[in-house]
Amino acid sequence: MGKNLVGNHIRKLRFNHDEMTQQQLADKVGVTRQTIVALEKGNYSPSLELAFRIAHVFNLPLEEVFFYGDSTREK
Amino acid sequence: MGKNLVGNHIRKLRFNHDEMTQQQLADKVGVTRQTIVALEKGNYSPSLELAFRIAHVFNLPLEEVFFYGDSTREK
DNA sequence: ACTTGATGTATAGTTTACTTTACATTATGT
DNA sequence: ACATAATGTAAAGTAAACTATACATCAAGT
Repeated sequence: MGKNLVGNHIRKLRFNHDEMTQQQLADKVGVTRQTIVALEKGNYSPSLELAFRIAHVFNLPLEEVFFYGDSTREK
Repeated sequence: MGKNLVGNHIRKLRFNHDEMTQQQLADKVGVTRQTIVALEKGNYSPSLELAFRIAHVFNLPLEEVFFYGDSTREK
């Protein structure tokens, strides 16, 4: 299984920014909705490239969207 | 081929920090030397998880080690 | 009651990150 | 001259990220 060590605030941010839907975010960053679902569930961490694109959509630095350390940690 | 859009300063940082070798960096972040080689050459971008670990070794925020945009861009 | 959009979940398949092995080159030291 | 460490390159294999498809549930609107 390999344990995912990177957490994120995607879901929260989607709601704060325009109530954006999973599909809309997926379209904006060029992936499928399934990928967004997987990320929100913490199934795996995105590629660095995708992480940059997601952060850009929310107008935030990458490290305010994604954080390293236990998935249960928050900032 | 799919073009890698993420660049990095790994090589430069290795020399600035302790003249660290590829193997030493690889060991510190838990990958093989081949992975470091590939990253320095820009063959592909690392996983977000690996990106975090590398930045941590250099005591830098992730975005000072990796940057989004054309590989030819610098900060 | 029906449709429509948003989300949840699952699974097989493709692509890309990463490993493993291997060998060649160059520089440094003895 | 020989050994050793660091780097370059290459290629086949594994693992993880991401796609595609499909179907089910729930809420909101008409």
